[in-house]
Amino acid sequence: MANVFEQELSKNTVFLDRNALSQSYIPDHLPHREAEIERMMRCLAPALQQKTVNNLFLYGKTGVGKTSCTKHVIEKLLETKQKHNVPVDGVYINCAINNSKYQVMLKVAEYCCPGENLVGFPFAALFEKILNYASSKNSNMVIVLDEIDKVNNLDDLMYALTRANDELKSGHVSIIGITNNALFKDELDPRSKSTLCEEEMVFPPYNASQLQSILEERIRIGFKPGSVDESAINLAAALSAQESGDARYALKLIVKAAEMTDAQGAAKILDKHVVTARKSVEEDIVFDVIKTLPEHQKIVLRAIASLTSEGSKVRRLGEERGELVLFSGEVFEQYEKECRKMEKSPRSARWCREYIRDLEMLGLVTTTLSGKGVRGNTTLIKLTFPPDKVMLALQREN
DNA sequence: CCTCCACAGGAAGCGCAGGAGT
DNA sequence: ACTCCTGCGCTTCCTGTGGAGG
Repeated sequence: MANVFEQELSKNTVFLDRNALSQSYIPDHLPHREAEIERMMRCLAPALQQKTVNNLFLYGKTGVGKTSCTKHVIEKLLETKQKHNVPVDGVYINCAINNSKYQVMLKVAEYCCPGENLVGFPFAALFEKILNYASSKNSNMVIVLDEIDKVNNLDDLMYALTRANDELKSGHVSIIGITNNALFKDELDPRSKSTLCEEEMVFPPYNASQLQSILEERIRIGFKPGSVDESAINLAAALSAQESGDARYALKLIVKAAEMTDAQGAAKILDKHVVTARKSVEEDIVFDVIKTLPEHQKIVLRAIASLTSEGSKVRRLGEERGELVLFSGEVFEQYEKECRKMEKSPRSARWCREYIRDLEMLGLVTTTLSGKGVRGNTTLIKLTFPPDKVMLALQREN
């Protein structure tokens, strides 16, 4: 029975199931992560026999399947629980949203006592609820802490959870910690570190051909048949592989490209759509970065952008290409002017240099040391993006 | 060659906010 | 509730550096 609404809706679009293309969607099959999934399942398997499960620490860049794999494994664990009636539990918690030890405990307690309103309960009471649940059901509880680096006082939380295990005569609590912050592990308290990192896994980035098959799989469910050109997929995969092997980025590219295809009334997503999509995705990222910049860094960036577009005061350097390059001194002068215009007191020149360095770290400008042809020892600054776009992003705020 | 320029970037210190200790 | 401490953002001061210009 055909749904007329859907037919009508899908008339002028390449999309079939947008949901399948969203980043929260978890496919049944996760290509190129079979080994990781198997290893995770092996880690958790002792739980099925009432044995202690080692805590697991997952690390890898964004969009390499850490969360998807974990959710998948937890799902399988709960399926097995249903099927064979074994006392295991899996709780997934996103610590970016629940970023305190209290909120994490609240989530776990809510899982243990469904239907009860526990908000406002003291920490000790939540702790008690969890202990009661685990010991009465003799359950092996697996708690997933996604983006674990966002938890404020993680050491306290880890301490509480280890204490839980000491107090439990039956049942057990174990943790899967997930992060994309490479430095996170070193920042941990040594005790928390040894607790959390009993078992470690690194998720490597996807390469181009892996990304390609991931995309193909999603495209099959997300788009109408034949609406994505083969070489467009290859291009999106290749670009994302360059970008750091991020599958989310690849998906975003394809979705953006699809939107452009729709907007043009075209029937097929082609290379050119991916190319423009990439620009737009990149611009989105730059816009976000600029929007969240501290005030004075914004003003410095504004100074650089206005000098670049003005061109009048800009000296032309670089023999072969004649690129527009700014001197750190004139950037500071312009920055002071901008500050006065906005009636803000300018920071010192020393600090302005730090700001410029920060902007470089964010990839908004590039700097080189002055060599031949320049008097003295100066930093030459070049804006990475077109000045009008930067100005637009700066204007968004306020 | 020396001097000067136009900065780079380290070190010390200052005021403030927020957390720990009592 | 109080002080004390610490970290952070920032200024001020200072020494270092490499090429231009005389």
